[in-house]
Amino acid sequence: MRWTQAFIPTLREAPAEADAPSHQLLLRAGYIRQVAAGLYAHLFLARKSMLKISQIVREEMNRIGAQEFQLPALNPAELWKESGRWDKVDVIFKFKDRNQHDLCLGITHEEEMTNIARGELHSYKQLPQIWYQIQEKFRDEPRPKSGLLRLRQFLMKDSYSFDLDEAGLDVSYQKHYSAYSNIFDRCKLNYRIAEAYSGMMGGSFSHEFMAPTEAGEDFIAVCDCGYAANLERAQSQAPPVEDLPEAGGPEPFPTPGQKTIPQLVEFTSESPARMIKTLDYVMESRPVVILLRGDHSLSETKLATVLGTNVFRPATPEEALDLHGAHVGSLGPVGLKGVRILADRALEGRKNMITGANQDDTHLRHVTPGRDFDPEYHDLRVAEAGDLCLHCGKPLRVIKVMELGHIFKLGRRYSETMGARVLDENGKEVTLVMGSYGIGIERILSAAAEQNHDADGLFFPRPIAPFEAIITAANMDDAAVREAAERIYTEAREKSVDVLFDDRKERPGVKFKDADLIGVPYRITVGKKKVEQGMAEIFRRSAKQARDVKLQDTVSALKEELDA
RNA sequence: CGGGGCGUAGCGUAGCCUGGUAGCGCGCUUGGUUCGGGACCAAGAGGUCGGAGGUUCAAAUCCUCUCGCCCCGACCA
Repeated sequence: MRWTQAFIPTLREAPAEADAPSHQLLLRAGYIRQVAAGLYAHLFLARKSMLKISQIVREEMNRIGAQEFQLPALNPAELWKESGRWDKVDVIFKFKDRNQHDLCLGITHEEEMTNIARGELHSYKQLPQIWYQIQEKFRDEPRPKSGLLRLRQFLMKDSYSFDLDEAGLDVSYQKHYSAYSNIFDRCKLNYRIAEAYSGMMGGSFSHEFMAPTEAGEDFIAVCDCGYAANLERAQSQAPPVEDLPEAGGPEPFPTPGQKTIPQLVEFTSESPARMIKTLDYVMESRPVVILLRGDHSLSETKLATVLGTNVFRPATPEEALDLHGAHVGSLGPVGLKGVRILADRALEGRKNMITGANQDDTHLRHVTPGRDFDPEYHDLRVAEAGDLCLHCGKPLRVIKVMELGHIFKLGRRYSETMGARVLDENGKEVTLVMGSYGIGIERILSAAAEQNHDADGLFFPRPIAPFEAIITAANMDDAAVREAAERIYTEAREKSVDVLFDDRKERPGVKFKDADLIGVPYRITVGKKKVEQGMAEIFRRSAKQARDVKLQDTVSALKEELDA
């Protein structure tokens, strides 16, 4: 492709609405233009990259025996009502057709795929099946952001596995695990595989493929030993705290106006780790009291797992007053009767702590869990950097990440409600065991941009870059330069190098700046002086290293470097 | 949905407080000179100042409503 015939609208300055580096650079490099919040036009370069990424995904999916489908993105409401998601999921775009029938745009395709499975799969002999598609998904996100990071319309590879039993699901899951690893490896991304929140699915679990980047929206806890988990479910041990010796029973002391842990820390000159934080929640109109160490915070995800439901809410100040006989700020567990008390494990075995006295402007000291109140202990807190890894004991780090993919053991969630069953070898009807697996294609592009840029622009890795190389003719008015560049261009195309030829009559500076910007990994520079010596230059964008090669060897040298 | 910010030419912005009908840089067009890191000279084109209503002799500027975009939070199958 010649630049003079391509549409690559580069910008010197980033539009003001862009904040994240990937967003700014994809706009500046002429990849994308915004249509509305969370909606982007993919121009030539973006489309070219996206197709390369999709092809990698396709190849790796095919390699595990997955079969590519293409279902409609426009779905009738019936199946969604059947699965219960029509009313439960709030990001679905819903509307009516001319006959007043409810329709929606697919957020994923569990329902549609399960529907095909229940209609067409009848025998264990047909299993296992893995079906996938690479398709636009639509979600009415409350807050789209950061360019291609969180979109309302995006391209997703979604796949679904159907197995006879859990052992079969394990195999399908493992296949996806390795396919996903291959995909992100081939895209040359820096990523971590993290254990993720499994929801209320009992024994099922999931893994997220996470790219460390500042633009990310999630956090994972990682350990040198290889452990990695989403922060909302990461398990860890708090570093031990030295307790004061036990000193009699709970003893009230006045704390006028001291309502928060920081205030109490200031007031008592004691460490927050010596305090017990009391949070009231309400589940099915019954109170639940949550206890945490003063410097810890509650993971509602973990609480949901313990409670077995995600239908709960923080208590109102009035409800807390009712239960404790004191206002928020002086709440504590001592003396509470007939209420479920859940304590985080970091409180187990602690003694001589400080907590609210259930009397306004008063706290208790010398409080010992287990002696002065008797809670259930569970893992309830959000892990923190510096916590100790449960596997190796080393301190955990917390890093910011972008979610690229998620593999999930669904179990019988959809097959049960929608009645997807086959006969096993004994002629007995069994419900299919499913998995579902997703990859955000735009997110691969934006993660790659986040991970491969500098002040001058993008340098995508070869497999996903829109072009493998750009030929920069320093001066198109110089006949020798022009002819040498043309020859290299012709030869590169003959040798199947995906190359962009910057044949514009621009000054060299402009062309170098653009070449640096647009994310092409190699630049072949053809300039007057070098051409006179029979030489050209191969410039590796990521390292900004150049080397001279003989004109006639340029393309073969480039190919060698590309294949290396 | 709550909080904050911003809408002026393709991009970046000044002007708004203190009303007098729009300016700068880049980009774009034409001509010339230049040609290895975003050139220079000259001449041009391009704006319903997001939209509607109001106040006023007069509104980019003041008031009301509205639409859109961004950021933080809530939410996130």
